[in-house]
Parts: sequence; structure tokens; C-alpha cells
Amino acid sequence: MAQKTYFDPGELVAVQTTQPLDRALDYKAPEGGCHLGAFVEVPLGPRKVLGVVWGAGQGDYDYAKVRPVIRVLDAPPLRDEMKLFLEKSAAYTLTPLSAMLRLATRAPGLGDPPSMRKVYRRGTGAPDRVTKARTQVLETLAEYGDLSFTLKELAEMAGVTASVIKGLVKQGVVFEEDSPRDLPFARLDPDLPGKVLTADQAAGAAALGAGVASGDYGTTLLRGVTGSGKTEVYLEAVAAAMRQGRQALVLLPEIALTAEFLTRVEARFGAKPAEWHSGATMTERRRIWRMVGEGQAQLVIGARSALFLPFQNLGLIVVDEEHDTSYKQEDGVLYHARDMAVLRASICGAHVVLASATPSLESWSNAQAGKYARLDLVSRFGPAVMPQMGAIDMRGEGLPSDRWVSPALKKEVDARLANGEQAMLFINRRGYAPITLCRACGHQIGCDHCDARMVEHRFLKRLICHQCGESKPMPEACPSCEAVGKMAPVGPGVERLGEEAAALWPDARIATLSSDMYGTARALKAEIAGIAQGSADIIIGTQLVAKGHNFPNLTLVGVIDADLGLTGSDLRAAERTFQLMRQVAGRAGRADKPGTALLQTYQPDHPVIRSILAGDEEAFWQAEAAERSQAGMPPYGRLAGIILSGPDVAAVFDAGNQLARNDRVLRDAGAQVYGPAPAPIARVRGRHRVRLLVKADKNVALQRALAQWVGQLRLKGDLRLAIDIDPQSFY
DNA sequence: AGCACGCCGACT
DNA sequence: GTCGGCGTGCTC
Repeated sequence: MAQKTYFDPGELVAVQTTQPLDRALDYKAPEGGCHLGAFVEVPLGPRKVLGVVWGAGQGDYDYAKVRPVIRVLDAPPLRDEMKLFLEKSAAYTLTPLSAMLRLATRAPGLGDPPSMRKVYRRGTGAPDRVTKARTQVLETLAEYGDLSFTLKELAEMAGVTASVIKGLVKQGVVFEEDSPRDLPFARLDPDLPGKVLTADQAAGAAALGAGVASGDYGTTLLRGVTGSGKTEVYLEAVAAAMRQGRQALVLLPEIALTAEFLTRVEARFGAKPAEWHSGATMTERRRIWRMVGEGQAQLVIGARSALFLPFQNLGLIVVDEEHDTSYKQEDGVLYHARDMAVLRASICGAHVVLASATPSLESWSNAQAGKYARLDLVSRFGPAVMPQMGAIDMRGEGLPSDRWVSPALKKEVDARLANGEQAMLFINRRGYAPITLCRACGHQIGCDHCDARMVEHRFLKRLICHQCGESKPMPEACPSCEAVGKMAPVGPGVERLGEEAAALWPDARIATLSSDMYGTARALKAEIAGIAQGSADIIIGTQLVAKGHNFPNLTLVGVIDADLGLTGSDLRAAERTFQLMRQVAGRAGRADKPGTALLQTYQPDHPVIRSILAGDEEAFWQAEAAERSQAGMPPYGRLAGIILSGPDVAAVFDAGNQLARNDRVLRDAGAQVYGPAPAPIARVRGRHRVRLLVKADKNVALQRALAQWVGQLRLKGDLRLAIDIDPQSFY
């Protein structure tokens, strides 16, 4: 049966509101009827709320109590494919549909009629009396032909006051009209001559263009390092979509809506695209939402939430830097923008381009499996930009447990300083658990019950497994080599490293770059610019230096703790370590001087370290894929996190234990529960957080089992439960 | 989300 | 005796 798309006045319709109700409510269609997908205002208790006509009414509610829809809002209706997208993404992420719909209606003034303003243009006839001011107005209008202006614009251009124009309006010499305030975006021209592409790039652009032109869903993994021109290549896919009259969306990581990128887009297409991000003004948001919905915005550059804009004819989604962790929303609705982009595209027959220099293992394996096409761009500059890589075997350096810079690394830094060059000490720290390891043999303490490494909890003086919650006391002697007093939690702080560097190089100028040390982005930028100019000899940096800054005089990067991420308790640790090491290593020797990157490691034979040293990405992916596949971990198995939170620790743990005990549904479905254990962030704003992990084979209907399982738990008091499908951070 | 209804502590 | 604490439940 075909779905009903129009409802006569008084007919029952099911309205999905943005209120946190877990189902649609029945209303009577308003006077004038309403269409499926119409944005409506409905009464809910004493309030008026926003909703969408989701389908025919269920008719299971006392008819006498059903209230009518107040009005249909003046906005393009929610398209069927958007409805499907919201339903599917809600089902996938186990998020209530209302919350999903709220993401899709995050525009101010949705209920308002399109806002109007008065504009003025030449009317008919001549004024009764000709004055100098009046002549100026008429001459100005004549100069611009048929164009309209606001009162303020016209008065300013003609050099007269507003009252002169109003006087002319009274006589009909100037016409006053209402015109929509939300103006369409400037037309983008896909046929402007772009940059000249290399043969490699042109071939890539042609392949992507053909994918877009096919009008069918498809995903392409576009690999290319900085300088390989991957932006130029995917902008050609954008052009292909435009030529077909379809809309395009380019997603960038959270902070990356850079002026530089927009300049490149403008250079290619001759005008500015729509920019959707958290910092946009209310007016701008409303304009974009409306224009996208009317199909007037050809290209939107946006952060992950732009996925929920009401595109009418979406032909292409580009996810740039697809491996970036900020694509995973970590609070509120937990979704991964990359995965949702693929979902949305598959529903509306659009093409997806996942662009990255260091793709996620998920995307790499999807390409391996043939689900995604793969395009590799060769660097324009060849492999010469990669610095020389080397390892320092920390097992032989005999460092005391409170020191981090090995004698071998010190010697290398000394040599750079003597040459008047810069050196960087890099700590890969944020987001990783401190690992307890033996300083003599490199052994890490693992959990007896699962594969995860254990984490030290200072106040308990015990080691805790963040996967299953198991704990044991910190051993005196290494369980592997039996050396006594060598066990140490690895996790140097930036500050501690700074002190050590100051002691080692008392005469050097040392600058520390850490995101939490600078109040504003501007202060940080100024510091970075200063360092590039040579204001420091030694740079101590965390993750933020890995991205895109160029220090021309930097010739050595020493990675203090290359192991921290490896085989840690975090699932994606190796992957991130690899990506990060590649990026950091890329900092050294970007100018004419050759660079060197040295990794301090206790595991020089680890496959990840070896593939970094060899610069062999395929080898890394193969090794990592084999390891994950063997452990049944994503992307070869499935994971879900359950986070319980509440003000009372005991109550939160009780609920967690109760869930863990009643795991029948999960076991029957073929999934296992681990935990409860303290969540990665064990306390947020006075709320204690406890995490359970659910692991399953890839073919398990995980969402259904989870919903059933969690549904058994009655949440009492201030307890809250959140489900994180495909959690990114594991520890 | 709001808002009402409802059942136990410190007050005019 | 009651004013009000916020726990529980409903909104078509």
C-alpha cells in the first residue's frame, strides 16, 4: 500500500515532536489539511511545541481527547529520505527519534514566517516638485536599473536622509516592497578554471566525478598526504555534483573551518559557500537552514551537525580528515559523523568521499573488503619530505623512573642546539591511560581476565582493569623479569618534562605548547608564530603540534613516549599512535634542512613501531587488522559502551552490577558484558560514571539485544543511562 | 522537556 | 495541623 501523503482537515495524523517522548502522538489535521512531513505546531499539555507529521494517526487514543494541530509552519516539509535517515540513525545509535529530530531542527525561528524587510526601487511618474535631494535618489536608482535597496542603503548611496525617500514613496515615484530577508547564496560556478591538476590528481578527480554523476550511492576512500592535492581533487567531485544541479556537503573536523580552506573554495567556484558551524549567528543559521531546504545552497561547508540540514537534492558528502576523532559526538546524541554520512548518502543516492592522509582502520578495511572504492594520491614532492626515522631502545638506556629524556636523545638534541637548529620533544599523552610497565624489560601488566592493560589508581594504590573492573595490588617485582622496584606508571606530564628539559639544557630557550596552557586560540597562534621565527630552541609539545604548523628551523623531533598508546587499554591506541607519529614526524625538516624523528620505545620490535620506522602504512594496517580481527574487535567485531551516571557512587555501581548480572538476553544473542568499571572520566560535574562494555560478533543484532537488556533496568532517582554504539575511546 | 500530582519533614 | 521538598508519571 502506498503511503498516504496528504491528510484532510480533522483526519488523524501521527506527529513526532522534538520533546523527549519516545513515540509519536495523534492529532487532528488542521484546517486546510496537511502533508506528510509538514513541520507543525501542536499543543502538548499547556505548551505549544514543534513537530513533524510522521504518518497516519494510530487511532489508539481516546478520540475525544485528541487535539488539533495548531498550524502548519511555513517551511519546506521534511523529505521522506530525511525521515528515513532520522529513523535509521535513531535505531542504529539507540537514540530516541525525538532527539534525532531535534538535531534536524536546530535552526532558530523555524516557526516564523520567512522574515521580510522593506526594499525600495524605481516606481512610475515624476515627483510633484523636483529638489536636489530627490534628483539624487532618482539618479542613484537609474544607475542601478531595476535593483532594490533597503532604506538605509539607498539613503546612504544617494547622500540624502530617509525622509526624502519616504516622501517619494508617498507619490509613487519610488516603490516600497517586502522582500525576504534570507537571501539565496551567491551562485557557485563549477566551470571556472581550477588549479591545473597533475595527471594523478586529474585521474582521481575523473573517477570521483564519474561516481557522483552515476547518481547512485557509493563511497570512495581518498588517500593523500599533505601536499598531494586531495582538496583540489575532491572539489572536482563537488563541481560534478553542481553540474548535475545537486547539492554538496563538505564536512571538516570541529575546529577546522579555516579561512584558508574557504579561500580555496572561493577561488575554485568564484563565491563563498554556506558555512555551518557552532559559531554561526542566529541569522546566518536560519538563512542556511532555509536555503539548504529550498535547494538554493549548492555547497555547505560544515561541522558534523551539518549532516542534519534539510538538503533537498544531496549528491555528494565529503568527510575531510575522516580519521579525526572529533567526528564522534561524545555527549548528547552519540553518533559518528563519518558513519552517518555514509548512511545518509546510501539513502538518498549520493556519493561519499572519505579523505585522509592516515585513514581509520574502519575505512581502510572497508576499502579492502571492496565496500569502498579506494584512490591513492601520490605526493607531489615524493617521499623526500618524510624525515629519517629511528628508534631509541629504552631498555638499554637505564633511565631512573622519574626521568624521560634518554642519554641518546640528549646527545641528538645537543647536536641540533650546537648547529643553531630547533628540536622538539613530543609527548603523546592526552586521552591515553597511564600504563604500568617495567623499566627493566618493558613488560606491561595486563588483566588476568581479558586482554586489556591495567591502569594505576593512585588513591586505591591498586591496578584496575578498565574493561572488566578487575583490580589487583601493584606488584613490587616485575612478573616477567623479576626485577624489583622497576615498575612505574608511564605518563610524564608536560610540566615534568619541561622541568627535566630545563635541567638538562640550562642555557636553551624552552617553549611549551599545550592546549590548556593558553587561554585563547590567538595567544597560542602568536606563540607558534614566535617559535617559527626562532624564539625558542627546544619546543615541548603535546598533540596539538602534530597538526599543520610549520617550523622551518626544526630538524629533530624526539617522541618521548612512543609506547604510551601501543597495546594499551585503548582499542584505537595503536592506530592513533601511528597516525600521530606520522604527523609529528612530518613536522621535522619541512624546509630545506633534512629532519630526523627519534622514537623512544621499550618495544622496538612491536609491529606498529616497526611499520612507523619503515614508513610502511600498508604493513601497519595489515598488522593492526590481523590483531583486531583475532581479538574480535572493531571493525571485525562490534562494541557498545553503557555509561551509567548519578550523584551516588554506590547506587551507580549497584545499577551497573544489576545490569551485568541480568545478561541473559545478551548471552542468548551472542554478546558478552564486561564491567562495570569506572568510566574513562569517572566523575563529571559531581556525577559518578560507571561503564560497561558489550562485545559481540559482527553478525549479532546488537541494537535489538541492547534495547531489550537495558529495558529491564528501572532507572531510579537521578540515575541516567547512555548507550554508546561503536565507542571510540575504550579505556 | 515541563508541569501536575502526591506523599513525608520543619515550621507559622 | 500545613507549606513545600522533589520523586513519579503524563502529555495526543
